[in-house]
Amino acid sequence: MKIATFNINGIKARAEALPAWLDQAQPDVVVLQEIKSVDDAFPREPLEQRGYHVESHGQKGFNGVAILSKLPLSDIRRGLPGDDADEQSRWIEATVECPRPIRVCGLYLPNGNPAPGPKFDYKLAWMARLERHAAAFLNGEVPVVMAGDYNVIPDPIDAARPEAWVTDALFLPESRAAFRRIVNLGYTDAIRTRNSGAGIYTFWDYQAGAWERNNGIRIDHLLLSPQAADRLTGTGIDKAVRGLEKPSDHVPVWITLD
DNA sequence: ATGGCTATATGTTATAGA
Repeated sequence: MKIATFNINGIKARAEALPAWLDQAQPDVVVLQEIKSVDDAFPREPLEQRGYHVESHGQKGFNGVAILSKLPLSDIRRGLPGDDADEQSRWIEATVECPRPIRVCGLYLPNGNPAPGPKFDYKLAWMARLERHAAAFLNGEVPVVMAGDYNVIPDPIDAARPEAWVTDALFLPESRAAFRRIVNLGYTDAIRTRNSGAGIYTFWDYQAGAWERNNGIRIDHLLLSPQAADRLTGTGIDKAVRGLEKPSDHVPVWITLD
């Protein structure tokens, strides 16, 4: 089973690029971030025509997440638990129905800039909620994949120019420590299991020729519970998508499980 | 670069992203 995460930076803006990638990559399950659409306006037809069940959790203008799955989805949860007052659409999870079911979570973690400030406080509070939810998952026996745009550069090797990020919310010690705490509960950073060195990126800014200069960062991650990690057979980053017509600033990142 | 570009709604400018 191939499970991918892709921050598409606008579902309507990616009306051509997303189906083109789906046709080429043939993922079974995809979590999308930054759909920037309300659910009623989400263009489901091109995806359903390709055999995907579509579940979205959107809001007006920005944020928004979705799950596409060729297998049926059940037990769909919208919103990260822990704060009923949080109105930002950044979390969706569902069980992929198959002989060995998998719980798939799609997340769009807050950016947190400028830091310090209320946006950074919100990021850290959201990460604390994520840690609690991730810990609760480990009590069960079901494999869990938490995939998405974490907006965290875990280590200096995950940025082409780490010195440029030292005051940024994506790379501040508090953000990196919060990410590490979640991993250290017992999760596996899937991409790192197959790529130990520097230069592995998932995002290149639209500005300043970042793509042409390969000035990238690795911020899109798939964290696997032990039961999911035991089934990992492969990983990939579809980097070429960044060089195609009208791209997102992120590229798809994927795993395969047996 | 004290944000060079992109997307969306609040729409011919502001907000957000990373």
